[in-house]
Amino acid sequence: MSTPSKLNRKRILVADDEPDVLMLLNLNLQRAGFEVIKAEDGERALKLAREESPALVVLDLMMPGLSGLEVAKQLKAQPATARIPILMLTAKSDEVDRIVGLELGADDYVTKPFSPREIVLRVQSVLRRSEPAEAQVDELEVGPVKVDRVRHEVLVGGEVLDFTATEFKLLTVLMERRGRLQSRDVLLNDVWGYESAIDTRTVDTHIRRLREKLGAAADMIETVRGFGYRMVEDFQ
Amino acid sequence: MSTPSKLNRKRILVADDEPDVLMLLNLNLQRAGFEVIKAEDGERALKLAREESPALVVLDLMMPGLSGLEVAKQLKAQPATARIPILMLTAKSDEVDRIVGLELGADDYVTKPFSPREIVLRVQSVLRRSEPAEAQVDELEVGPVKVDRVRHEVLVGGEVLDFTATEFKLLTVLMERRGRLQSRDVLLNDVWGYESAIDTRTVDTHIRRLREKLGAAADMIETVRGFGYRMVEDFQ
DNA sequence: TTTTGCTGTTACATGATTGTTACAGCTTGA
DNA sequence: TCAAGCTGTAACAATCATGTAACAGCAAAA
Repeated sequence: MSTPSKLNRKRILVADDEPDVLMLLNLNLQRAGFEVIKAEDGERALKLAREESPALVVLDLMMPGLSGLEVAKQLKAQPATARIPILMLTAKSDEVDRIVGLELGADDYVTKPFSPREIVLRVQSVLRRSEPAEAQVDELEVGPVKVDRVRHEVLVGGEVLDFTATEFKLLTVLMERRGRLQSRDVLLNDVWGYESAIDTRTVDTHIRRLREKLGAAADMIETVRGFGYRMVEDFQ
Repeated sequence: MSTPSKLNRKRILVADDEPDVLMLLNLNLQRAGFEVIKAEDGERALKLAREESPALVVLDLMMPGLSGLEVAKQLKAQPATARIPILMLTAKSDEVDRIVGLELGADDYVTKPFSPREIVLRVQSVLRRSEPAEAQVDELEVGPVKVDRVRHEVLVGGEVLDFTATEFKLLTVLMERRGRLQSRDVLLNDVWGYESAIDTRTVDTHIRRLREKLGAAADMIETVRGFGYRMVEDFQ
């Protein structure tokens, strides 16, 4: 995948009893921009999954003690960890045939031997898929501003305007929630992504840039002093 | 981010006699933002398909009573349901030839064991494919570029140009969806195929090669920084 | 076999984007 | 009115995404 961005610094829990594999995955996932937590057995994997709430778990099916199968079952059984995607490592494709796909909620699996690159791509792929489903309404309109999500285009007073990625997301979120106050924290969470260790003042800067581009319609974004920002419900 | 509202979520009908499979598909399709209707046997699947007009049907080939094959035939036989895409689940890959090639128009198939991720990707892919009426059109034209799918030929400014397989497919997908943003992920799925473990940067490379061949018309393909690419609606 | 062309990967350069910081100006409440 | 705390503004450095080119592995063709 493309260069790791700070925004995607997600935590991955890797559980495998073979130190070599653990090291290999650790190295490659880190290089891909992930934060990696390692577990040498099933028990520890379960514990860490609860405590560290990783974005994804890579589980070796064959482990002494608690097998990957068991771990997966228990993860899925508990509400706190049920939604964490699982990528299962299996030795032979036939040994798992239905197990992996069916009996438990592994989201994907990779059979050994695997290339580190493949694992990284799989992890990224599963993560992309489990991100919150988007695309509700295709068109958003407030006053002179119209956002077309399918074309990925913003019209202001009939003219197409260029917005950067962050500006576009911020504008979209505000318009989706027009009339409702959005705190800086909420915006950071929903525009920049959870985990973003970003200064709340940064939101101000981007609001400013938005207003600048909106020109005459800048007042659509109201400042609610001490709390955050709000897109007006109607404009003019 | 907010969950998609029920109104514009797409409805998927899943028919399988194994409760485990039903649960698994339900969970994963819901997580991907679909509304899911479940059927435990063929009869019920037929009934629900007529009543609920789902956007797509996932059918297990092997079911007691009405088999998936039968259900598919009946769906295709009735005008009200004939246009609903069908994704078939099959146990062995050798059953596949029969299904897809000969007996009926299943739009795609997945062999067990499958990973939930694969199913979700397949469903999304089939839905995208069956959306625009244009997908069936033999000739596509944007600006100076004309694609003849039957002859498998591309004319740029009246001249026949050679495109490789990947280039041709990429160009076609972009032209079918002109005006609409296509993320690298979507392009990978729809041009390269669902299970491609390919770097997203590869898309960039092929876009570049396309542009190179398009010459003066290179600007037809717009880069939407941070999101993907888009074929313009009109050119000059 | 050798050759050719296609494909995916990688490294690098570059310009755009982004987050931070400092400071000015404004709002609020005493 | 003033002081304190927010917010707007501008500039800047770091980071990131993309275009570009070169390359190696492969498969098809010769």
